[in-house]
Amino acid sequence: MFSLAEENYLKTIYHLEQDSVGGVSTNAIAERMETKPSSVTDMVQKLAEKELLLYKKYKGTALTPSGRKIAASVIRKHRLWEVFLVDKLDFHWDEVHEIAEQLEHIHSEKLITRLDNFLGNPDFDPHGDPIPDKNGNFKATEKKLLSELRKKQRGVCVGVRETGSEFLQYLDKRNITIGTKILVLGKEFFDGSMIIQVGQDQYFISNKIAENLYVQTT
Amino acid sequence: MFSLAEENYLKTIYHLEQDSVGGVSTNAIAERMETKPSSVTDMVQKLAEKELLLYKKYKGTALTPSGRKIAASVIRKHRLWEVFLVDKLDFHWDEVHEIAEQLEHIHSEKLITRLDNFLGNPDFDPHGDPIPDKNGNFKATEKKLLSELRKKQRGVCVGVRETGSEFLQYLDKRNITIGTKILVLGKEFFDGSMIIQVGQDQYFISNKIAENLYVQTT
DNA sequence: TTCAGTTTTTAGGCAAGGCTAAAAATAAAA
DNA sequence: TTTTATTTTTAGCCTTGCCTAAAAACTGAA
Repeated sequence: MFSLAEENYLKTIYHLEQDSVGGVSTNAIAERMETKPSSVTDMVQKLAEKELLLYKKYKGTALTPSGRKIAASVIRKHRLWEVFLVDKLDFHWDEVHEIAEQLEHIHSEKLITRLDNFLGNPDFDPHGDPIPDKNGNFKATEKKLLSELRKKQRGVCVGVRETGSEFLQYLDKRNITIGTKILVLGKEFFDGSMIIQVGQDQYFISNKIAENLYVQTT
Repeated sequence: MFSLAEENYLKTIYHLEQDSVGGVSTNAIAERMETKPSSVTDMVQKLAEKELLLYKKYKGTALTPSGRKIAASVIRKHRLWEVFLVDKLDFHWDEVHEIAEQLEHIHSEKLITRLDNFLGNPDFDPHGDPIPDKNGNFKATEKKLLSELRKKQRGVCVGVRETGSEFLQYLDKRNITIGTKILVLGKEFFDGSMIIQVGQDQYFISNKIAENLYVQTT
């Protein structure tokens, strides 16, 4: 059984590995976890002892298969609980993160199996992120950033990269949510900003927005 | 916000106050929490500093109103989650305690309010224990121990005092659960053992069993 | 290749929450 | 009322997970 702190480190390192190639730096972990690099070094050394990650002084770390498995199980729990909060308790998708941060550390295999069934074995959480299965495997999906689309291309919103509530509320105001169809009416090459059509409405969006919205093209 | 350890102490002291009159002794807390008396003294002094309980050296402790309120809110969460596990996830009443021990420490007012509504604002948990409201008030109920009944008296099972899984499984084997009607066919004065009728079946039960089952007489 | 800047690690400390061993207070028995 | 047994507290130590300050290692520009 692993402590709350250990689980959080593994989860964070997992996410950082996704975001970029190569090992994960001490500073990157510290920044993401809002802690100090020296604390990270401490913990990373302990986790390396337990063979949950590989660590070479000054060279960063990478999860081992067993470390990755634990990280995936924490992420699985986090996302299943988010589905529960939104689907069953009618929470809004911008309010669930902090609560799921707590719920993800509840230890009970059976609980999660039953929760998964109760929710209808969902494949994605309310932000469109994939929910790994018991073994930590993610269903492969082909999604791209809205910013990658060209003029006149269409896409369906399948997820968000940024999950802060300001961003989610920005999307809400424009009626953009998972499943929303988006048509690129125009794109400015200089700054990457776009004009998009959502339902009957047209919006101007900056490149920063377009870079945080995942779409699937058909 | 209070730590997991603090919440557990307050909860335990609350329960011990119910079980007997007068202050709660250091040893009693230690035994219930499976910790050492010296650790209890430490924590009790800290909680007294925070005015969550009254403490006089060598004289035991008693919760203050604010300590009692926190304890009740932890108990409320514990019992609501137990209802969730049994009603929604089909857990058996003897499996839910350990999981609820973890879930009771999730901090979110809104979560509990919504969970309560989702469950239909239950008044009792799966073991028949009353669920306090937001303000920590319990609905008054009149229940007595089965052992207090005399020959030929009838009662409806409304709760259990002991919630260990051996005991609950003992009851299951005899089809006794919350709501079951019980008739006392005979009672031995020497040892308090009884013969009871449950549906079409008759059982011999020892005083120890009768002292752990709450019934309501009509 | 050298040196300045950055990143990372080490060393030493702190708070929480637990423990053991020993001392002090209380309660019970003679 | 002593003496003995029990309960409770104190003192000192340990682990976890964090911190600051200082040292060490890396990196890139001159």
